[in-house]
Amino acid sequence: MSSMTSGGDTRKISKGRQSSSLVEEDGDGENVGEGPLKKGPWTSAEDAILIEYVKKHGQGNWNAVQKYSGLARCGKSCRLRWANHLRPDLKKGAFTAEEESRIIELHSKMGNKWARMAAELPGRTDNEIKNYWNTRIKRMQRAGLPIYPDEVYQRIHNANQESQNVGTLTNEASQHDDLSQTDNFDIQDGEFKNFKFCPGLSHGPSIFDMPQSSLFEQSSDTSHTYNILFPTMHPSKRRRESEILYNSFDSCTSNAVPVLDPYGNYNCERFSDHNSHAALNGNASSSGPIFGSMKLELPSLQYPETQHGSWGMYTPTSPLPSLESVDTLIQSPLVEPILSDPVSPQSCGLLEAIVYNSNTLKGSRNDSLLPETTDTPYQAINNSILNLPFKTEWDEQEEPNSSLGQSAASVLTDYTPVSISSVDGPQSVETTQDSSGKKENLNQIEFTRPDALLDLGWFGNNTEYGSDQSVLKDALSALLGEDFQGEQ
DNA sequence: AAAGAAATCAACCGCATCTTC
DNA sequence: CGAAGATGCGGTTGATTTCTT
Repeated sequence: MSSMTSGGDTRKISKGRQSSSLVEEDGDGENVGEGPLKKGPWTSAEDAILIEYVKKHGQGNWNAVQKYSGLARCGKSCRLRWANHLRPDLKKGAFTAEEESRIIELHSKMGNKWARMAAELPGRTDNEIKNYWNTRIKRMQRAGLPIYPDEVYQRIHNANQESQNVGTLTNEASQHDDLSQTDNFDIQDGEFKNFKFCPGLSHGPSIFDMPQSSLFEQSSDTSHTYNILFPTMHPSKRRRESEILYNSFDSCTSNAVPVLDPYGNYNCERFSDHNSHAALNGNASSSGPIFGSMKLELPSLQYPETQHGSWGMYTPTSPLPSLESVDTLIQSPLVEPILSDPVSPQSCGLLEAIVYNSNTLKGSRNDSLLPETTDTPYQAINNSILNLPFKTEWDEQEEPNSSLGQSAASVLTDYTPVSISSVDGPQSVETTQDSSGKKENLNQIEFTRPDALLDLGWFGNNTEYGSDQSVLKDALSALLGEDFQGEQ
């Protein structure tokens, strides 16, 4: 994959980040002894010192390296260097095809859990895997190819169906840790045997190769419905590939569907008001406005941390999120990660529904945007593919009370689809009332756990999907009051 | 051949968690 | 039990190489 080598004497000495605050030596880099810690690329001499230290003292206690060896490196740097380059059990060189397919498999199950993935790939480091993945998705994105092979989607779908068959959702199930959850979708190693990673070669037709009618037909096949496709980006303007990737997942697992613009860019036509719904439409169009950056972060079930501290305006002291904006509400912390409920189909698409309804109510007077009747999200997707307006099922539900008797807050926490991960900094969760603020806010929603989206029971037999849409309606009613009721 | 873009990779940073005292 | 230190993790950055025009 790369002609560059890592570690050892073949390493490019001049490479690496420079530090203005700490000592950066040149040449031999024999920076040993007391004093400021060195940063930047490691030299062979430093490597030798570190190796010698590990031979003597073993791994660990990295902060003692400087003390015992005189190496002017911080413990973290020593650990990283050892783990990523000096460990004797490291594999060098490019990933093999088997490793690549394994990474894809693991990522489909774990998301960006690089360290855990590295544990499954002997001799490989989390950094390697991370770099590989980032490179890969960028490449796939550019090629307009799906990030995962069909097999992955199929396995997840199958596993999901199996889990649904096993039994009903229990609270215990929802409290499983992430590993047990991901096990629900465990993809047998052997099932990947047919998958060959072919850089630059799609495993299937690109969305750009297919007419919309084909998409429609494909959508009728549950095994392909969620074949997430990357947008083809205009080469001159690209957002981070991960943003696009996960926005794509977002869109494709919601009622929104990727539709190409005349430039072959990827948009979600459900939200024809792109400016207001950019966050949800997987807006990777280079021809359209690119709103504030959307950071990639995994909103996985694995990440309870996404529930804390990053949700900005919503505070636990408030029984309900602010009524000022549904946008705020959308960013409220989840009571539990969505994938803690791996078989909960009713979770699907509610976020999009909320956002959609919110935006419809708050700003849009364009009736053409109102959806037509759709019996299932499945059909919604089909309709969207055909660029037809549709109406979500909950729009028709008239039940005054949630069947679960939940408050709006609980509804919106329990039913928010896919944990929406934290955003960067407090500014990211600011919610403004003007349209631009709303737009930016939406853009800050992050979806980085494709399997989470894939596992929401969106695979055809999602019969429960519409049954609890009244819950959403209740929640919106509670939050928006008459405005919402008036728009019914 | 030159320039710019893209790819690659090592390393840093901040934060979370674990461990020790 | 809390503080401090150690460790681990994931995201990001920036230098260099490679590719493309």
